[in-house]
Amino acid sequence: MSQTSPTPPESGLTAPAGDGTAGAATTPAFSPLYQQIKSLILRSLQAGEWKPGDMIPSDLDLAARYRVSQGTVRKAIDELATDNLVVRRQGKGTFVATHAEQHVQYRFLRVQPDEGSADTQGPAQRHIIECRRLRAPAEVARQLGLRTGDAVLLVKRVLAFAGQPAILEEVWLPGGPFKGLQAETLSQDKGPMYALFETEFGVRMVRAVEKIKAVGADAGTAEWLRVDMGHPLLSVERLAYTYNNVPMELRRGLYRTDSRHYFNELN
Amino acid sequence: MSQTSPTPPESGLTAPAGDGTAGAATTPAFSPLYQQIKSLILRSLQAGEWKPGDMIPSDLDLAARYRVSQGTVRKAIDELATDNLVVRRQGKGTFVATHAEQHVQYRFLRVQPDEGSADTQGPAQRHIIECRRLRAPAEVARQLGLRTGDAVLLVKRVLAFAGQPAILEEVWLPGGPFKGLQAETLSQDKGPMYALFETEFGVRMVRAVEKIKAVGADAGTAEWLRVDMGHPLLSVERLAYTYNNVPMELRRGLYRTDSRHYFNELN
DNA sequence: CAGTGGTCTAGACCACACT
DNA sequence: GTGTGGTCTAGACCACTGC
Repeated sequence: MSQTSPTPPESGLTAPAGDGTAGAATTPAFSPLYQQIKSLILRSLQAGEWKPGDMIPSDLDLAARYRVSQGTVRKAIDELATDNLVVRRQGKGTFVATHAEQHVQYRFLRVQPDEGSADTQGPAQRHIIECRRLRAPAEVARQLGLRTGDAVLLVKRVLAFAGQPAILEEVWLPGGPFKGLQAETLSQDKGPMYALFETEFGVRMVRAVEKIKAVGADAGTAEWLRVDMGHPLLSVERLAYTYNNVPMELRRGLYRTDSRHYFNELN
Repeated sequence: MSQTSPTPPESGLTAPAGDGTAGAATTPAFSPLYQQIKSLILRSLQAGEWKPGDMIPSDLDLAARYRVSQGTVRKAIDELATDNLVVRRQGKGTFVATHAEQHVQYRFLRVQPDEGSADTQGPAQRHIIECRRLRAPAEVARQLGLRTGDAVLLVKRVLAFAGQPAILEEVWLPGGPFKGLQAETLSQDKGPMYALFETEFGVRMVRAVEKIKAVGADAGTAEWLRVDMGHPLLSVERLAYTYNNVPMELRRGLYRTDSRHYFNELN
């Protein structure tokens, strides 16, 4: 044990328990060292010190920076990895997660073709219906943590699989972080919306919560999705969060599930 | 390093890499030691050496039993814990997870009352419609890994919240493991079905996969759920697995979502 | 008090990727 | 070869639980 100094290292770490030195007095709000390290790394992530796709310093570098052992930063990074905030690649390094990667694209779109269905579920075709700037209705404001009347963007679009319209979506975004978002940008872009959000606005979606209901199609919806009025549709309301549990997007989708389904894993 | 013998310990562990001894030759199908330990513990779990609710041996005991260091069994148990197969309780021990615990009851029922709804979502009232023994239809057999015509049990029931019928469910179970299941047992029982499965049949559900669609109520369903025909309902098809990814239950539910929703977290 | 899980360290070696 | 993540050990001490 080389660390015999009772003073904690830089960065305002509170004296941890069981650090191998003579035990400091019990801290009132005790938090393990690796949690504190995790918070520090998280802060750097939020601050943009390392951007999506970037490699973050190696375990040993971070251990040196925070004056802890490699094992401790490993445990911190392990948690960040299971939270999908960071991806480890053996032999290469640890990288800030991004929605632009091939194998995690559409991580939040839990729709699959039914077995036996003809659909091969290629990438969705996207058609922007409109993209407007307006004042937030009360309910939208509440969920996004804004005040009623604050500027928001509303994007309406249709997603189609194999030429058949499948999803009608309304996307609500806070006006501040997404200033300058245009229908053209959205139309020209290929790839997931969340990847665009990262590259163009520096907003990374980290987590989302969905509420799902069954509803009947109203007249407008029926037309866009080419079904009869009253046709049963899945209503999927998603609230997506960036770092630090800040809500950044409210999305309301209506899904045709005639030859597709929403899938979910329970653990 | 006390372990200087190049032969692996008992239990048929393959020589691991990086165990502190002089490196053995690279194993073709390399698997970390802690994974092997995890498998061994899993095997004991399946074999019923420790039953749901039981305490398993302490970290140190297991370390001694498998002749590895405490850190290695910890890593194994950590994974079992995140898989919800085992629960750690500081100061007490590590216990085999069970559906009978208060705070994890209805772990697989992802239904919540809407905000602003009057429902306080007390425990569901359950009404068994029927419980029959019959031969498995092709599709059911396929999903349960049986042969068409094998004996299966079919349970139909209605769940109600606050007196209002909410869910109409068909539960298909393989006849073998659930031999002797009776409508009376189900009716008399209070608490989750999955808890009953553990205590009465030694079958612990570990994981499930759901496919969700929106459908219109047919005549029979409409009556049970007290809605009009064609009323939009959530169709939730769940395949639940025991240890070792063995499918053990197929469940088809129709959910009213007028004042409730299915919720989901995306990570 | 003893026993259990939880944290931390220091150091070793392995597997992988790049150059 | 060098650097990175991944595995493993041995030993220490802390925090919690229950006798």
